Amino acid sequence: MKAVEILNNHKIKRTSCREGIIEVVMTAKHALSENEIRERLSGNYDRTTFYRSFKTLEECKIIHKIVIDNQLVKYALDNTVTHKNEHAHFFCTKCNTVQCLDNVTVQKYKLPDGYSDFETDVLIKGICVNCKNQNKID
Amino acid sequence: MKAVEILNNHKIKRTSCREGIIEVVMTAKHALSENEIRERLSGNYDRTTFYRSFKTLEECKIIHKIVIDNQLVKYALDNTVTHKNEHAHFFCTKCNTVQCLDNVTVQKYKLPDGYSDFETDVLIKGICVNCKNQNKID
DNA sequence: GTACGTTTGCAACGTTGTTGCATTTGAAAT
DNA sequence: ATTTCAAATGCAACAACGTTGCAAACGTAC
Ligand SMILES: [Mn+2]
Ligand SMILES: [Mn+2]
Ligand SMILES: [Zn+2]
Ligand SMILES: [Zn+2]
Repeated sequence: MKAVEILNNHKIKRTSCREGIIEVVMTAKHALSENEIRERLSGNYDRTTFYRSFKTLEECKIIHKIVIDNQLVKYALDNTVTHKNEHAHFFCTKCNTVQCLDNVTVQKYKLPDGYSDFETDVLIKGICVNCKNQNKID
Repeated sequence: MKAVEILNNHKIKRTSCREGIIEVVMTAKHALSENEIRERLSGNYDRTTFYRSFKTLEECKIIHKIVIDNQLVKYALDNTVTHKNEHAHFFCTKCNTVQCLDNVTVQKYKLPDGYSDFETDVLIKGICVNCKNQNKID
């Protein structure tokens, strides 16, 4: 699936910024921050444009946002094929990467009487397999 | 349990700012933001002092921080009696309140091979019982 | 009451994110 | 290909949140 097709499918304008963001996020192994995406992009865009593009892409559910603590924000593709479930996210506190755990489905929590929910965010903090293996080498 | 006692138990200095924060958070029904705490406080403190106090109280596990999306931060008491489990948090998108769901224990999620974790944050977004009942009246 | 280490207030700064407005761009119609 | 117009962009200005260094004030132990 090409970035342009994705934009067409969602009936939103093809712009180089949107196209670039999708391409970068599509090929990334991890979720990426604004700056990480910018670095990987060919064009140069104003921060405003970036934020507005993220917002649009998020509203179309082309990408989704993952927030870690209060200052770190990362974006990942919201492919309906791989991300069909509500999935948990993993944050490695060693290498600071964020991953979608597509196979870790979020359970439905039983709420107190009268409470209703429409979304459950699960963020697991720990050490990823790469960082674990790196330790062995040291 | 008095605020001063809590500070003594943790062997950190009793200051009016720390004492005030603890008292406010102790008597609150919901988790409170920096500004909500400031409003309920008698003294007036610099933002820097506030942030440093929160940090200290958090490190001592007297309070804990709950982050909603990326800009909303709230604080709640970290009483080992009521908060003994890793518990989920609830964010009402109507009244913007955050509550510790002390009875909603967070399960241990099964991670991919080689991954280890030390913390799981669960934030459930929905409508609280107050807001639900308010709708009925309208 | 003194002494000393800790905490505070202030100023300055950095980052993140938003808004209004003029200009540019994309895509559809001609 | 050219025209057209809504939508997207860049820029400037702004607000909120959070951090750092340093001098002054405070809390506690002697
Ligand atoms: Mn994800
Ligand atoms: Mn809590
Ligand atoms: Zn890692
Ligand atoms: Zn509510």
